[in-house]
Amino acid sequence: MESALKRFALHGYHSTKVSDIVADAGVAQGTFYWYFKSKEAIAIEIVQDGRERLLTVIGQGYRKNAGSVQDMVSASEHLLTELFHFAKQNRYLMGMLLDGTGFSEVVRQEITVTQMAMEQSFVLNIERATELGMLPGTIDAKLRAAFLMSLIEGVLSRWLFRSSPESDAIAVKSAELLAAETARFEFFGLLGI
Amino acid sequence: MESALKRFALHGYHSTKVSDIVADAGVAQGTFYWYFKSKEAIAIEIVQDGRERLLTVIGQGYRKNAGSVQDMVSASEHLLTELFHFAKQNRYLMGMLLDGTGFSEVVRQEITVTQMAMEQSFVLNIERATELGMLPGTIDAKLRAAFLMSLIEGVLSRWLFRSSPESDAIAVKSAELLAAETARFEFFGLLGI
DNA sequence: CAAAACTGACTGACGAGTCAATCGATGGAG
DNA sequence: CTCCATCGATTGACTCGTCAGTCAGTTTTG
Repeated sequence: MESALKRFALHGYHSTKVSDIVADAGVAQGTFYWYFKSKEAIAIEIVQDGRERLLTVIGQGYRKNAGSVQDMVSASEHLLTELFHFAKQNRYLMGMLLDGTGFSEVVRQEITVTQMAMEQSFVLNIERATELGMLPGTIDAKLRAAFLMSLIEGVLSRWLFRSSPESDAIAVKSAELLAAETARFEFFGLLGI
Repeated sequence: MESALKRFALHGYHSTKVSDIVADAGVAQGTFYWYFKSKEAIAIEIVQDGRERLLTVIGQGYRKNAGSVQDMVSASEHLLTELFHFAKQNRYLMGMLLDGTGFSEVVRQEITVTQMAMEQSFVLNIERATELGMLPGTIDAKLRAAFLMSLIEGVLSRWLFRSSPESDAIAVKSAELLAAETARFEFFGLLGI
């Protein structure tokens, strides 16, 4: 039933009619309202369920002990790989979480909560790495986390949805490769290794 | 009249009724249709006009001669400062360009064209810098431009719209400061200077 | 006075949500 | 084994509010 969430991600919330969803799911309109209070309710349910699963994936990456720069890069690369795999498997969910516009206020708020939770988990990781002396303490962790989050959001939305190979260098890459290159940029910037 | 584009950016395309726009502009509904063919038409006009002005601002930054790393960072910082000033002055336009969802297919296409044009101008700049030996040639320019573009899109949408000071480290900064810190991340990553 | 600019009540389509009617599984009685 | 009562699940035609777009008429401008 909820597999008709793909319409939200592909065509946006407003353009998705309840009649589309039920046609897609092969049931009648009344059945929809037997299972869900409203169109808004199904969207909220999708986001809340997705948030839980996403945070489980990201929550794995919390740093415990100090290590070399190389350790840090590989750890990040590993986390990103997991994240990208999750994103590929939950393509439509990510589509909703990445843009979020077009939804009603309540749904958008759920999406924002999810994004902030994700960013917060980066903040913690960066703060921890800074405490351990693995990252310089000159810029505050929140700002760095915002940079990192921006980077990942952009990479994901390109990778998952902007699929025109001639014009986009991201669409064709594997999760592992993309994670490696994102991690490299994350730590070393344009100047590279 | 077009000052009612702010409703598109603040409440989204679908939630913005033509009756809202005309109320905001202090004219009657009929007047709207004297000046614009349809609701979609005004959105397209807004985006096309905005694209032109935005590209003018970004087009300034094209690199001609080689220079030191420090030159490169300041040049980028300068370009970003210009861009951020433009964004602040055209807050609602940027809101439309940054998210783009909720609009009809045609409008979204115009927005995508704009984003791709912007990204393309980064590609050119990076390729030029690589030719001049100022950046390593190990990663392809398109991928780097995509990273950069993601970064800037994220920073802008946080700076312009996610204004909750306790939870966001970006909202409070000036264009200059933000440009400096973004440029630093752009070139040096999390590991900093 | 003629054309351009403007008005706002109206319409027609569309789509979220409702509801009375039906289906079909379960089980208890005859 | 058959019949029927019960009830959760399902149907789709319908309602009812909303809103983009229209138009016959009015005002402004040159």
